[in-house]
Amino acid sequence: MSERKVRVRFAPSPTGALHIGGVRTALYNYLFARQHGGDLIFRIEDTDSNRFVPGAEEYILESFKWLGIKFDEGVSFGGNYGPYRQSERREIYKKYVQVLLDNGSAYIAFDTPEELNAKREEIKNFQYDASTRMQMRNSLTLDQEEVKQLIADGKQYVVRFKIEPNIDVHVNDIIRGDVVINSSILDDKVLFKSADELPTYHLANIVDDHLMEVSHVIRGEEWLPSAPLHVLLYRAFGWEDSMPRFAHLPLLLKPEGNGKLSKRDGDRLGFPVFPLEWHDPKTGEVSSGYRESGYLPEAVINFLALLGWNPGTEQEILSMDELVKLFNLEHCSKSGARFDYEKAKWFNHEYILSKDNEEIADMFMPIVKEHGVEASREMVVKVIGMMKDRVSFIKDLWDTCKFFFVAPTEYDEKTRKKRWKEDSAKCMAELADLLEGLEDFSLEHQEEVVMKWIEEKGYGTGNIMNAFRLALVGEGKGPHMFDISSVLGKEETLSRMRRAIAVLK
RNA sequence: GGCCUCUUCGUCUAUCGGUUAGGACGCAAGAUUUUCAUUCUUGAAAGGGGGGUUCGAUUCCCCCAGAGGCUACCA
Repeated sequence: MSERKVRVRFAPSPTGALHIGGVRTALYNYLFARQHGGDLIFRIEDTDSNRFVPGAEEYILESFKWLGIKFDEGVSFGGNYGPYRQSERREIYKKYVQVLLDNGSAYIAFDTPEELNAKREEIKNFQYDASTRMQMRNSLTLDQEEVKQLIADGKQYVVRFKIEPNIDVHVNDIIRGDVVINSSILDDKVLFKSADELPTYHLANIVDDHLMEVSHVIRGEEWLPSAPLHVLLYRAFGWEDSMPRFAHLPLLLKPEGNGKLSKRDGDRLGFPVFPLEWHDPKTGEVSSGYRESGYLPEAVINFLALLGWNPGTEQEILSMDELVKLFNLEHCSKSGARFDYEKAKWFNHEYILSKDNEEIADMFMPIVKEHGVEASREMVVKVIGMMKDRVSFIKDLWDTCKFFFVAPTEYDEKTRKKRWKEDSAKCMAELADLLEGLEDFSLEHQEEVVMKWIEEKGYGTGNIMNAFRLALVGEGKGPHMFDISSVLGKEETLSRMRRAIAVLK
C-alpha cells in the first residue's frame, strides 16, 4: 500500500504485570518491524492516573529483555518522537483537543458522574450520543457565556467527541478485511478530562500514533469495536490519508471453560500467565512467571508465536530469526486460541534438548548448590548429557538426577521386592570385589570386565543390573548402569554397594 | 439487551471448489532396551446445524446455533 517506513508500537498501560497475551502482541509487532526493517516503539499509556501501579513499567521492560524482544525507541530507549510516556505529553494533547473543539468535532460537557448515572438508571440503554446530547449539560446546550463562566469557576468538565449519526464507518483490517460499523451505535466518547488534564486512551492513542508516524497498528481483538471511533478521529483531525493500517489479533482463551485467559487461570490451573514472577505491590499477591517456572525464553517465544499464527509449513520449532523471516499478518488466524499448557511444556523440552550441555549446566549448577551439593562442573555436564532428554524443565533435573549427587538412604520397596533376589547380596558382594580390583574405571572397561564376568558365572544380565541399579540409585530408574557407576567413580560406587548389601541383605 | 468478530480431530493448526481432510501436542498400542525415561512404528480422533450457488463444497452466499469481544471521565 503505502511506501512509508514501517513503524509499529507496543503501548501497554502500567497497571500491573504484563499479560502473556500482551507479550504475544508485542512479539508480533517485533517480528513485523524486524522483517520490514522498521522500528518498534515502546510507549507507556498511563493516562489513567488512578490505575498506575509502581514497578509495572520496569517489570514490562525486564520481561522483554528476558524474552529477547528489542525496541528501537520509546521509554528508556530514546528516540526523536518523545516523550514516550503519555503522562508527559499533556501539552500536546491539550493542543489537539483544542483543534477538535475549534473545528466543531468535539464539545465540552459538564455532566457529573452522578448525573450520568442517574440518566443511565432513568433511561435503559442510555447512550451519550446525537440522540441525547441536546438534553445534557454541555457547550452545545448551554450558551457560550455560561460555558466560559463554568470553566472560570473551576467546574470540572470533559471534552466529548461529537459523532455524526448514521455514517457507515469502514475499517480495513489486514486480518479481518472490511469491517463496517454504523456511527449511530457509537457514543460521544470522552476524549479529555479536566480533572487530571489528561486525555483518555482514544485521543492519546490517535494523536501519538499520528505524531510518531506509526504505520501499522497491531493489537488485540478487544480493540476492534473501537476501531471505527479511531477512524473517525483520524478523519476529524484530517489525518485519514496517513492513518495507520489496522490488524486485530485473535485473543488468547482459557485452557478450559469460557472467556479469555486471565491471571486467575494461571493460579487455578497451575501455570504462569506472566513472563516474570510478579509481586503485586497493592495486594502483596505473588503470581508465578515463566522465567521462574523454568521456561527458556526461546520456548516461550516459539510457543506464543504459533498461538494464532503459522508459517504455512509443518515446521514448528522456529527460532526468533526464522520467525522474523517467516512471519506475516496474512497467516494470522481469526479465531481465538485456547492456551495449551501441555504444548508449552513440549516446546520447552525441545529447547532443552537443543541446547548444549554446557549451557544447561550454567542454569543447573546453582540448583545443585541450593541442595547443598558440591559437584564438579565436569560431572554436572556429564549428567546433563545423559539426563536432559528426560525433563521438560531445568528445575526438574534435580529430581531426576539427584541420585548422581546424593547416595540413596532408602530403597524403593516395590523395586526391592521385584529386583532384589535371594542371591543378590552375594552377587553384589562379588561384583563389588570385582570392581574394586579395576585400575581403569572407565565406562568401557567396566562394561567389558563385568559383562564377561556375568557370562562366565551365568548370572544373567538383567538380574545383576537390576540389583546393581537398586544399590546405586535406590530405585528402578536411570540411564545405563555403567554410565552411572563411571560418573560416580569407584569409591562412591563401592560405598553405595556395600551399604546396599548391608541394608538389603 | 445492542453491536462487532469468529466456528476443521480434546487442543494449536494446514487446506485458498475436486485431497484417503495433512501436521503437531496430548492419548492408546506395539517395538527396542539391564530398569525408568528417551527413541521409533502404528492407531483412535475433526469440517456446529439447516438452506442455497455449483458437475462438485470444509472451502462461496444466507439463516440459525454456539463461542469470543466491546458496550466507563479503563486501557
